[in-house]
Amino acid sequence: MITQKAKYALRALTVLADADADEPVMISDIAAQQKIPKKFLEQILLDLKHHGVVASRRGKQGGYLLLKPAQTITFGEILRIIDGPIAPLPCLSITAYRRCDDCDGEQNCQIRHVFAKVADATRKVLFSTTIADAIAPKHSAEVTRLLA
Amino acid sequence: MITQKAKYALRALTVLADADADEPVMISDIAAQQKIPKKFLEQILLDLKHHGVVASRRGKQGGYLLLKPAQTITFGEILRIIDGPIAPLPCLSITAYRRCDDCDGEQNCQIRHVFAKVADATRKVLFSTTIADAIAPKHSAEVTRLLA
DNA sequence: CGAATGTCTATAGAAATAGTAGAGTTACAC
DNA sequence: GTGTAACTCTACTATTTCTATAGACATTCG
Repeated sequence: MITQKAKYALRALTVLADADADEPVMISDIAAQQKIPKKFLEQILLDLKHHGVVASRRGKQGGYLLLKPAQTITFGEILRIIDGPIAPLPCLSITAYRRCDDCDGEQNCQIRHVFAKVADATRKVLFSTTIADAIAPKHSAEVTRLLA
Repeated sequence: MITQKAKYALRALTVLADADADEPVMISDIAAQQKIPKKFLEQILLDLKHHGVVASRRGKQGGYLLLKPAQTITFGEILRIIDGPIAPLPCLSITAYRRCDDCDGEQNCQIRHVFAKVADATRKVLFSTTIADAIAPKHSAEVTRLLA
């Protein structure tokens, strides 16, 4: 299971992706629109900012905006920032590798081989799907309606 | 990440799969062989027993054995017992479905579609791999050595 | 200036994780 | 039929993670 926090982060990003690229969106607006506790969302957006995903403007007329195009922000990237490693085992993590001290020899680890496949399959989906993809169905549905 | 407990469970099952089908293996032996805290392993095996995966014999000469062939015990099945739902979102779980109260309409949920793909990919691997598969490489390596 | 907005750090309650403890039950060996 | 070696069951605990909440601070616009 991914955390609630990660779900909030992804939802928040879809809001930013939906907004005009140069118009900052206020935390309160995002929170209201996606039913996210405001103070919690503050932390999440700050975290995303520190990781170079979003930018912010302070003061009146302030808010958040995407720092790069929605097509370049993958689900995997966000999950790593918020939830940590994608891999199901520490010894399979790319960003936070840690040897399993209870198995001798990764080549022989029977469990590892199976979860390596899981990790591969998961990464394939998470890093090939972007925030832009997430909001696309909505747009195409809109287009469909307009063309009807 | 899967829990340590699940890793222990899978390791313990490979030990049982490696043993003679009618010779019970003692908890202490499994614990020693796989470096699992004994008292913790007790709980795990008991849990697996209650879910019909393994059987036990009490008293002297007692121990645990598989209740069904290793080829029929999938990783997915064990993970569900020990760690709970495989799905990354409650609203995608087969065994523990729960509606997300913060998204209106699952058809529209942008996040859900992506994680549905993740869940599918994960399940495909986890339910097509069995304990027998996990110990297979070891056996074939053994065979290779014997034939050399 | 002052109000609106993001920034940062601390705190806290609840749940999950990873064990540990110990009393109880069963079954084999003798 | 007793002793002991094994599994059984329940409860407890320490640590960490999750999900927030609180409040003082900093910045910007009008």
